Amino acid sequence: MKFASSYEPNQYEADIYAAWEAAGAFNPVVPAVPIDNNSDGIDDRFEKNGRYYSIVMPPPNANGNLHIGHGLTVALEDSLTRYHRLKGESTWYVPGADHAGFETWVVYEKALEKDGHTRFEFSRDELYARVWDFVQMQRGNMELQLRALGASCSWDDLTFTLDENVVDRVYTTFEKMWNDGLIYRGEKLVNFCPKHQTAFADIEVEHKDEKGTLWELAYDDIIVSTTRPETLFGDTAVAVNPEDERYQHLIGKTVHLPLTNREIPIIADEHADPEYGTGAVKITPAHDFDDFEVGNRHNLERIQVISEDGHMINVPEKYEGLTTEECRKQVLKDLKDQGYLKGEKKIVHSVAHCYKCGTVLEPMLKEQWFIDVEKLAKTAIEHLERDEIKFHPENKKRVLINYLKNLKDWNISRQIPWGIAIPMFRKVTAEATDEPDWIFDRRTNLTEIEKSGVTYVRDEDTFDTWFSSSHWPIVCTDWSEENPTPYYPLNVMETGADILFAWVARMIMMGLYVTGEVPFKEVYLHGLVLDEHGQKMSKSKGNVINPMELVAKYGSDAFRLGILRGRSAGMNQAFSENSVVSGRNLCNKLWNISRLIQSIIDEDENEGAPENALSRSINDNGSFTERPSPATAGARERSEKDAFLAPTYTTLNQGEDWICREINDCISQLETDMKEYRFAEAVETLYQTIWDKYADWFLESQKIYRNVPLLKITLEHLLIALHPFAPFLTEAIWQNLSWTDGFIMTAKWPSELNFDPMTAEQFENIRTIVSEIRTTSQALSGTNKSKKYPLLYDNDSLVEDNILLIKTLTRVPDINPLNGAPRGLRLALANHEIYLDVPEQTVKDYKDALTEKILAVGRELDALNLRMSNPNYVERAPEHLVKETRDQIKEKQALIDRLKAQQELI
RNA sequence: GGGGAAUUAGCUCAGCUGGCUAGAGCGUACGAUUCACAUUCGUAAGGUCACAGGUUCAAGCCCUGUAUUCCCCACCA
Repeated sequence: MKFASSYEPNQYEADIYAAWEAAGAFNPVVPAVPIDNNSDGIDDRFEKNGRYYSIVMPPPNANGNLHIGHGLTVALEDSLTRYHRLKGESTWYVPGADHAGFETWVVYEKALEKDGHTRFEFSRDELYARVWDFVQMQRGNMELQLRALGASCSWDDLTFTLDENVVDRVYTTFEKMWNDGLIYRGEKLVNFCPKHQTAFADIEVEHKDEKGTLWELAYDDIIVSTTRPETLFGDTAVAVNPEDERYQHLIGKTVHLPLTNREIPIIADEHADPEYGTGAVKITPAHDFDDFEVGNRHNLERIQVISEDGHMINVPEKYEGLTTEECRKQVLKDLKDQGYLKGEKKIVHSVAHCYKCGTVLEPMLKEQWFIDVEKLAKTAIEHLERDEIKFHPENKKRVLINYLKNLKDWNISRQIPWGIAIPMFRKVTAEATDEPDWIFDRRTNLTEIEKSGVTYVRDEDTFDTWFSSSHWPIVCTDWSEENPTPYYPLNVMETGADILFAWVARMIMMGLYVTGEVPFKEVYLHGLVLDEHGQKMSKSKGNVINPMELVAKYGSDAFRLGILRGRSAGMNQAFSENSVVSGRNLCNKLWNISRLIQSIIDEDENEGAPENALSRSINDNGSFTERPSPATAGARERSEKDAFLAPTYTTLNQGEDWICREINDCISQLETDMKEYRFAEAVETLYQTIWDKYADWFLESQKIYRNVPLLKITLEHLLIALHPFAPFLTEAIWQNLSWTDGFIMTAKWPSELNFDPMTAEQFENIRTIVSEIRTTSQALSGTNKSKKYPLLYDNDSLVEDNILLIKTLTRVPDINPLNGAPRGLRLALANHEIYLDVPEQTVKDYKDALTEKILAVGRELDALNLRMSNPNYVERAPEHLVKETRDQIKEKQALIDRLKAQQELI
């Protein structure tokens, strides 16, 4: 006996993972070969759908730790991967690691500061090299954690977002876009973090509502409203709404800009909202997004008055060099002293913050690289509307289309050294007037290049991380123009719903642009994992759950089962340790189920019985007698193609046929659930089949009837079916069982078990009988401390054949034929002549309960009769439903009759 | 302002194409039991499916409206 009395995951998980990895079990069976160009291609494509299954991991931060969201991601993706691998597909789960441009940079810069350095002491290339070393030193935790979670990914193919092939592909795309005129350099306002000294894409900005003040300033005859008085030095106009009666006469005039000696025009623009503040707004094109647009419409000058590090520039000497905050105070004081400040009121407005450090972002005028997204978005929308990608949840497709329709040009420049260098070089030889100002070149390892005698220097900026990650499905599958791989498009892209726009949208645009095909056939988006009260997890709230702690405490499988339960696509849902505990309990249950079966098999072998010995019955005294194979029981041969390792089985009693049926149903249910990405339901189904059916009924019955071959094959089926969700447990059991061979991980998905449906259905009768005996015994016992009563039966072969089983399951002290007149309490639910031999007084005490029961059934019967009395129902409802209702009426009526008979007996 | 979602047992959630006498886990109550498993077994209580209309033979599910909650996008001088 190799099985300990409880499952201890820590004893098995690491070894099992190492054994899988050493055996190369994670690698795709059929390597990605180029599609044969000589053939018409159609057959290859057709074939590929059946044989290849590819999925790529959203790359976790290379030098970070996994959080609960990663835990969910792995649970989902690995379950899919393992399921499809068991189904016999050539499955490729590609792991990844992200250089996490901004995140890592923030961490590194902090470390630099701690050592008393700043980024400005180093060149861009020096910084890049230093962060590279920093990352290499820190790297590895995340990969170990993925292993601990059981991710069956192909480690040989791990893709790091700064790998050479990634950079190559990114440059190729960039070059193509540059040549196609999709890339342009523009001076635009960008959200700029003065602390981190970098710009962000719109999508990275976090807007928060904050209390602020709306000041009213007198610009001569007109009073403007502003929340940022310090930017007045950059004002180049005052705008009023063209419809606004109050200001009609002022349009076209100029006003004096306080604290300066400048005059600025009053212009008419829709942007000014007559309802808001005074209806007149100062226009600062260099420091406000709306004003920038207004400035463009009216050809206004852009005066930059705030530097990138947040200090005042191009302002009167008095204010020069102040921080924006200091300047605001000073300006307000001066305005007040000089009588320009006419009022102030408190307001709430939303302010852009750096999502990393919380610093208020400064709109900053910068020259940046942009992608003209119009065509890309349009193409993506076309393919989406053609339903080339199936979304889970479905509604996200419309959300995505809506986003793409309103997408603005994409700023891809970042002023962070840690990233892929933008392969663009700026002309510095002034006299070379015919040459373009910017040229594309891949040699980003050089800071300066020369072409036809002209010198160019490399742009210092790096790519927005989403620009490179939008290539993820392409680079992970090694797709190329020359060798399109059958693993592209991916079968599914699984990721967080929160990065639908940032990532999924861009992968689709980029995939189509580069390959002409959508990058994946389906998208599964998971929601946020919330704490047990439905609150977002955050460090400040202290409610963060570390997945690795749960894995250490309860095992990887328990965590995976726990996090999948009660979770559906796209929803933010609560999670608590409880669900992991219940996962752990299932693991332990299955462990003990296997332990019991192994012990039966060990006994069987010790007795030297032939391997495919037929079942035996246990006698009252505990000894076994051989049961003859009843010809009428419809013995079923196990067909060749079903054969795993256990020999052919034969079903010999109701419970055995029944469990075959239940396992078949479970597995086909699983197949549907996996196809529809209903993970929680899949787990639920397995839970019920293993626990409520296999253990509670079938195994209990096998304590009497021992069918060794059937025990083997049914256990194999359940283990394989659970493997995608609980890989370690099922492998540990598989390795401990005496008759199994190889890895369960690479076993074959079970095919159908043969059984006799009629016999299987009879077992439902037995279950009903047993349940009613249990219920009634408990109800009768009441104050009587669960006293058990003997069971009597009259001329009933089902009961007679299963005396021992019923006795075991109900713990009634005795089951005997009823000799003579009926006595005791007749059990009515099951249509069998059975009685609990209860003293008369106890039966009388039960009478009220019985009356209640009759009334309840009567109400059900009334409802059914009402339905049938409606001619429209009989006419219009499907025939099988009407028939069903008729049958139910018959049944209920019979039940009432039986209950009444029971009552009369008392 | 635009878009999306949720509302079902004390809690967390299922309920798919309308057929429901609405389910599960956890929790609660009562009971059992010591060689597969106390990480166990049995039984039970617990619901006006947010509200109001409508469609239908039939509505938790479809339609209209209302309320509450959450998320995303845009705006907020």
